[in-house]
Amino acid sequence: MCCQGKQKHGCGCQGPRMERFIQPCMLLLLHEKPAHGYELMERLKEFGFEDGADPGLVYRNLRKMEESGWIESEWETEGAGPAKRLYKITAEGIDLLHDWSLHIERGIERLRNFQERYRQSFGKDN
Amino acid sequence: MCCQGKQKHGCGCQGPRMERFIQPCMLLLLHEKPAHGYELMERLKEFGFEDGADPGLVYRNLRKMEESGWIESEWETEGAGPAKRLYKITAEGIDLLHDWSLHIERGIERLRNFQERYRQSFGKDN
DNA sequence: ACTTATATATGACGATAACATATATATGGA
DNA sequence: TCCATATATATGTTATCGTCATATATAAGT
Repeated sequence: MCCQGKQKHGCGCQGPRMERFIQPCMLLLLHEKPAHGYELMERLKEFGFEDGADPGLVYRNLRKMEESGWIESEWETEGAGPAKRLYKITAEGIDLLHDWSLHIERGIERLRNFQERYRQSFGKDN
Repeated sequence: MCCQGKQKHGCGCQGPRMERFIQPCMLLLLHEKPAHGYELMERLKEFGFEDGADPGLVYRNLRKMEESGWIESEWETEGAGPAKRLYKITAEGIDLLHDWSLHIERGIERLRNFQERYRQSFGKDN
């Protein structure tokens, strides 16, 4: 989880749900280097989207993130295959990525806390 | 995140979304000791649901989990205040809790992987 | 009497993941 | 040439879930 709903926390990543994990992953991939949607679908495997992320999810997120000003794109007609939209992360997108990282850090702490308590509850000292 | 959608993984925790984090938390709390909904709402704060979990979310989850056979309840009319439903975890619920713990462990790994890659992308060796 | 704490429950809304499908272009093989 | 496949983007539909609001009832305190 990123944030846990309700509480307001002025950061850009206004989503209370960890489902949105795909968003920071895409931002990070685009920070590493500009890419188009199809390429991102493949590279997302490296973040645990094992079968490759759903195209609908990827493309809808890309357009939403562009609307929000976190990424920007231009058509690339050169090269082989059909035209592709090349996306780049913006300065605002980088700010958002930093926010996400902080929330993910807290998410890790919450999950670790759960695991520790789980082990205690079952008498595992390991 | 627990699971990352699509891939089937025969475990009981059939939810692909980390939103459901409240579910393993409730199971763990009920494993520690039987409780009723209102009490769980309070104790969930210890898992990061800072303002106390939403009543609607808690009670709906309780009934759903009872339907699924992971917990069971009985009315408790004795004692002060309005009647309360006392919930206990079942053997199946404990199995599910173990499943959840495995998936949460993987979730931690994914998040840590993200953080490491994030730091690399921004040249932070820390 | 009025407020607050305790306790459970439901209705409505919005966001999102999941699944299915449509589209177009280029490449390689039969 | 025809067909399958890879590349690439896009949309529609459904189900789930978190959020917020609200309803109900009991008991204790003021």
